[in-house]
This record gives sequence, C-alpha cells and structure tokens, in this order.
Amino acid sequence: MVSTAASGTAKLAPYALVKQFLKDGLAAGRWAPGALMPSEAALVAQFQVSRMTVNRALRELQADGLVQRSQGLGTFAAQLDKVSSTLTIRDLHAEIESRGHQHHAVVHLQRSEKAPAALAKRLGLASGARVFHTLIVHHENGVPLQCEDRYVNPACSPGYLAADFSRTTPTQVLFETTALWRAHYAIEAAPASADEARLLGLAVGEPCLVITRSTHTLEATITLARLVHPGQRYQLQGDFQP
Amino acid sequence: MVSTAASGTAKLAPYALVKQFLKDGLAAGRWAPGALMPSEAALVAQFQVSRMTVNRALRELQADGLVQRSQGLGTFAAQLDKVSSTLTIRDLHAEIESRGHQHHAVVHLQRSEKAPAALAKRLGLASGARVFHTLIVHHENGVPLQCEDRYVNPACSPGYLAADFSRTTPTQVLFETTALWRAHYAIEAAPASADEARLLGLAVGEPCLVITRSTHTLEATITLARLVHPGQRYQLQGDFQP
DNA sequence: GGATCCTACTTGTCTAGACAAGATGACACA
DNA sequence: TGTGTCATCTTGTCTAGACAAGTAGGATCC
Repeated sequence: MVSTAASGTAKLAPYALVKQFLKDGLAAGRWAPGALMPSEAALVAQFQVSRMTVNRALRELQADGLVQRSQGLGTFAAQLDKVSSTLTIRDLHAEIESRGHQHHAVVHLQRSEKAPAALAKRLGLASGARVFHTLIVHHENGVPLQCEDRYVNPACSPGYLAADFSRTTPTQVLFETTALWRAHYAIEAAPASADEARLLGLAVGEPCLVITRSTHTLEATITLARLVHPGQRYQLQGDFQP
Repeated sequence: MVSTAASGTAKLAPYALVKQFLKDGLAAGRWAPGALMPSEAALVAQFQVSRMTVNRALRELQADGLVQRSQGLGTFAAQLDKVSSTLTIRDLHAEIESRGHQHHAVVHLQRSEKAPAALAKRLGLASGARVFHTLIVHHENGVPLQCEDRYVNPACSPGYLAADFSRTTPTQVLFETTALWRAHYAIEAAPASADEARLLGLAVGEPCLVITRSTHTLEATITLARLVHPGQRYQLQGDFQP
C-alpha cells in the first residue's frame, strides 16, 4: 500500500479511502436519503485520484445498497429505511463448534423410502420413486437444539445413505458432490408436533422456530429439509452495518 | 454495448460475459468446491479482454461469495454448503402494499413514558428519562398480522409522537430524519402473551414469530422494536441464487 | 541435510485516456 | 407555442500498462 503513516486511519487503499469518506458522510446524515451526492468528477478532483478509483468506490457502495446511481443523472443517497442483512443458515454442527461447544447428533432415521405423491412432485421425481430420508436431532452440550427432517433426491447424492451422520452432517455430504444453484427458505413459528416434542424434550404445542429449506441444482431438486428448533432455546441473529 | 446479435444471450458487457461463464461453470460443477479456478491471465487470453475486465468479473464473484481469492495463490471455488441470503425486514406496510393487499393499522398506544431502568440503559439514556412508546397492530385485508411494540429515543426523532400512524409507519417517520448506521435483529419463536393474543386474535400461548430489532446511529440508539407475528399466518422467506 | 536466494506466478491496486449512452437544459427554428 | 437539435453533464465500460506484494518451488551455497 501507500502511506505507512501511523496516524489514525492509515493503510487504506485510495479507493477504500473514498468509500470510507462517503460512508462516513452518509452515516452522519450529510446527504439526506435521495439527495444528490458528489459526482465522480468532483471526487476525482477532491481526492486527486483517477476516475476508475472513484468509480470502484461508488460501484461498491451501490452493491452494498448505500447509494443509487443512474446514468445521466448522478449518484444519490439510498433510502435506508429497510433494514436488510445477510442471513446465513449454516449447519448447526458448524455453528455449535464455532461457539466452542460440543455437538452431538442422534440419528433416528436413515433409510430409503417410497415417496408419497406430493413429496415426489416437490422433488421433481416420478410418483412412487424412492427417496432418501433422514431424521437427525442435533444437540449442543447435550441439549437438543434442532430436529432435522430431510428428504434427498437419490440421483443427486447416491452415497447419501452410506454416510455416518454422527460424525458428519447431511449438508456436508450433499455439497461435497453436488453444485448448489438455487435455494429457497421460509421461516415460521409453529407448535411442536407430538414427535417433535418428544425428540426435542418439549411439551406438545410449544412454540418452535421452523425453517423449511429447499435446494436445487440447475435441473433438479437436491433436498428438502425441515429444521425445527425449540423456540426459546434458539435464535437467528443478524447485523446490519453499511 | 457491443454486439447487437439477437442470438441467445446477447447484449452482455464483456465483464458480465466472463462472470456468466464462471457462474455457469460453478453451477454445472465444473470446479468442485475448493478447486483452483482459471487465473486472470488465463481468462484474459481466453476472452481477449484486458485484465481489468476479468478482474472486475472475479471481484464481483468474490463479493457474491461464489469464489475465494488470495494473493499469490489464485482463485478458488467457494464452499457453498452454507446457504446465505439477504434477508430484508421491511415495513409491513410496504410489504402488504407490494402484494396488492390492503394495509390497516390500529394505534393502541402513542405516548411519552418514563423509562424503566433496564429500558433506559438499552436506549443509552439516563435512568428515568422519558421515551416515546407506540403499540400498533398492522392488518392485512382486515386480518391482524403484526403487533409492533416500539420504544423511540426522543433525541433522535423529536416529532415522533406527532405522526399519524394510521397513515404512515414508524419506520418511515424515523428514517426521514435520522441516518441509520447499525442495526441488530434476532428472530425467535415465542408463545403469545395475554396482551398479544388479544391484539392478534390468538389463543394465549400460541406460537408467534418474534423479531426484535434495535437500530442505532453512530452515537445513539434510535429505537427498539418487538414485532410479533401470528406463527402460521406469517413467514419470512428468502431466496439464494448466485 | 538445511538455510537462503531467486524466479515465476498469482492477486491487489492505480493510472490516464477513451468511447458509449442516458438525462437535461439552452437555443434556434417553424 | 411547440419542436427538434445541440452542448454538456452524468454514469457505464474498456484498454494497456504499471508497480506492489504474497506464495511456492527450484537452485545454490554452507
């Protein structure tokens, strides 16, 4: 990099400097939402850098949703009233280990089944085709935290049933071989069913946080998963910071 | 743009072409997760474009989380086993209107209160300071869908209490004046309290999807909100597509 | 064998200039 | 009055080259 000055905010690349300047201004309310911000030419003059450098800073701010640009008009401060943030739904395994806690999985079901018509359709299979089915309960330090009910398209992961899910996780097995293309998830609150209550150590009807997720390759559906968490023992958290 | 050829995938800028090529390859599993991908020089030769063009394509793929790059080593296909996606928590008002449905808000509370110690602390105020408090129930086509319990730092939005929340929304009012800097949210499932059950037309204890959110400026906390949704009537949905 | 240096390859970044294309207002013309 | 044209400002994109810096492997030296 350039300046090795030890003073305050050093070591930033020029494009990052411009970006920081604009971010700070936005945070301080220097440009109200919708207001016109300095043009690339103005920033070039102010920072004495080339236009490509300024352009990169602005393009990244646009990608971050902080400004809105349009050709011929200029750059405008974005409306930030909607709080959006990246929600990452990971393996519970990875999540627990990253907390330094102990993960323990109990496999209640791991077999091939004949798919009912509705399920076969959702997996894009012929009616009556066989599918892989696993039911695994994940524990954190001995406390049940997630009930993972999963159906897998055998064509996408033929070796799925051979895996040892007390040591690895379905997600890991699936994406070692298959390229993920698209995913969809929905989050809702639902009462625990009798089975779920038993597996998670809850009373029937207790609130659970349920994530249903489907993942697809370009052509086929890989897997459908239903992840049930005890409502008060599990939270999804996220941060938003420009 | 360059080519006006009407055949198939036309009109793409060169950097977008390179990006598309790599994305398609990743989706098709051409590069397994963790595998080494073509270097910038190789892509320059293949596409006959300048290095900056290729660099932009790769940098954007990196920003999208599809590849991982490191100086001196190369570009690698990312592990896509974790499904991350941008979760946007919007005004229910905007969400309902975008569905073409009718939104209707009932204001149950809109006043200034003396903050209990714990609340004052969370808002970064002196103990015993006054805060604004609103309790609004949002309806979609007449069905109650969200109970919005919100505390606002008066310093951030002095005119908050004067707003007509049957016509506008707290989020709108707050971010017309205040620059958002940081936000935090947590999603969980919880049983409906007696008050919530009454407001949302549920039985006490029914599962609800609860979002708690705090937003901050650079120096102060703007607002704390607790958004309670009837579990089965409301879902958060998201998509992930590279 | 082990340590050091050198080289080749990689990404990270910046530059100065170029042309394209969208938006807008001034201005001449009918 | 309306209408088309032009100049000018904006962003969008590409180029060819440059230097910096991280990594790895081979050659050399002790």
